[in-house]
Amino acid sequence: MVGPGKDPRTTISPCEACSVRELSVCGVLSPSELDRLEAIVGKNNFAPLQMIFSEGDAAASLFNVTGGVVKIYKLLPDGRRQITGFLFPGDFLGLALHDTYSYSAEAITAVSLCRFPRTKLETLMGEMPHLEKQMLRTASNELAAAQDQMLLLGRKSAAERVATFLLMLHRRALRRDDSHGALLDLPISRADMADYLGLTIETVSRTFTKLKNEGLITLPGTHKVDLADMDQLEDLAGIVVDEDLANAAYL
Amino acid sequence: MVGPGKDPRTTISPCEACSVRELSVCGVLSPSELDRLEAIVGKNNFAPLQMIFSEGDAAASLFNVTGGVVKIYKLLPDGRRQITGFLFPGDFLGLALHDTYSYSAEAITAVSLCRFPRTKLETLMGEMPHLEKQMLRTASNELAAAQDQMLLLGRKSAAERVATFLLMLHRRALRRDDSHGALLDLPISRADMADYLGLTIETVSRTFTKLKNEGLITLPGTHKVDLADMDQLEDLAGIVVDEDLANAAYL
DNA sequence: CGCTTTTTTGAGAACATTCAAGGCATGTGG
DNA sequence: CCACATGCCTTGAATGTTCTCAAAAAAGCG
Repeated sequence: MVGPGKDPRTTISPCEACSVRELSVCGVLSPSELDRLEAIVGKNNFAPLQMIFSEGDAAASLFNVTGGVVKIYKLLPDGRRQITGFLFPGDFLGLALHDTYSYSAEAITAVSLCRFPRTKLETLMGEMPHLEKQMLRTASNELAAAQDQMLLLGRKSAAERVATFLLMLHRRALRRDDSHGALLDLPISRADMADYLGLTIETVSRTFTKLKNEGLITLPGTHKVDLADMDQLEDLAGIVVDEDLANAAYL
Repeated sequence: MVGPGKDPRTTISPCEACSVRELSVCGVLSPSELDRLEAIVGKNNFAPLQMIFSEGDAAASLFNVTGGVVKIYKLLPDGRRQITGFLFPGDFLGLALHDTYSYSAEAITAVSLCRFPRTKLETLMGEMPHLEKQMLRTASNELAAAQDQMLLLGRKSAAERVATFLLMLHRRALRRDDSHGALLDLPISRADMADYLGLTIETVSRTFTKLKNEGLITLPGTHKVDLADMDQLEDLAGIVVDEDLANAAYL
């Protein structure tokens, strides 16, 4: 937003102007704390298909996604792949902090990240209780999401998996305020959906067709879905829409 | 270990004498910190099949398992069940702290737990950086384990799932020093294994028979397994036994 | 010991996969 | 601007792994 020729140094720091701050770990910090975090942060950009890090790499950095979509995944020795998560703007990347990353991260779209050197971030966490508490909260949320995904992978049918997935994407788009009613952007290939849902490309494709034929969704384009019958999708997904819990869960 | 008639009050606190302390979050605390933790802890016992808490209950407490085996699971509306973890002595229970539990916990064997009221524990975490850091580390480990389980549920065959499961149990028995070479206790029913591995009881049973016939295991009893061919089991499980990583991972 | 529960085994069915081909976009070069 | 190549998605047919239904065997328990 800063025009050419304008002095980028203002009293508003980049972090204070960050559009995803309220969604991320940074959201709980005071202005002075934010300054200290900003002092150790670096910006990185990645092109589609570019690796951000690989399983086994020394875990030197943690990241905050500020733009684009990232996938994280694990591989079996013979190449079978399980995507364990998609990360959108505001999501934290690299939480499972051992000395090496236990999974790989790759850019799906053009991606921009805030990069935090791990040692420096750990020092800051020791000094800023807010930050550490927020990291624990984030880890806790991810754990709950991981358990939901285990339920999906272990016990749901193909149609139930796809319905669950679409509703999750929709909920996250709403949270980012990146939503056009029930019309959903799918910046994810059929192959990546398959590897996330524990299915094959063909089964994912057939399931989309099936849901379309049954009137639960329409497909305005390969990467666009309209959630035409939200109630039936929720029934299919096995989501318990407890009035009160609906707003709180995972938001 | 305290004989009958002996005065149980000594200078050694119960926590200091706790056999699982080194395995659990308590292990990192100083004696004075341990005293403060002990001040808020209550002991609870549960019989087999007894519920510890249910999905949706107000999350009033967190727990440390000091004895026995606990299962945690999620249900679909029609009753399908996915067990997301088994907890052994030293394991922490209740980490995903929202206002309500996002899963149910049930005793498999007779279970003893240390119970921490959530509000009091959160106060203590604020005052004891060691404790909070350890909680984050624990959450981080659980997240890594959850991702491994997603890989299992999404991409592994029945035989690969069972092999992975047996090796995980073995590794955890070793860690608790509760191991007799390659002979493994299975305090878990076929039904619970099935619900953990995303299979049916029948498939689990057939897979045990198959692994036995192929010489990878022997079955001295229904709830005892001898891991006869560890190398082949590891190959089957798709576990990368990097010399250096082998000892560090998840321990 | 006789009962119940759990585990094993069998046969057939189902859902998802594999293998294969065709369609439909997108992009490049003629 | 069109022809063509490329990659992704869809659809079809056959196969296979796991599931379902059913019953027998084994184990646990009073």
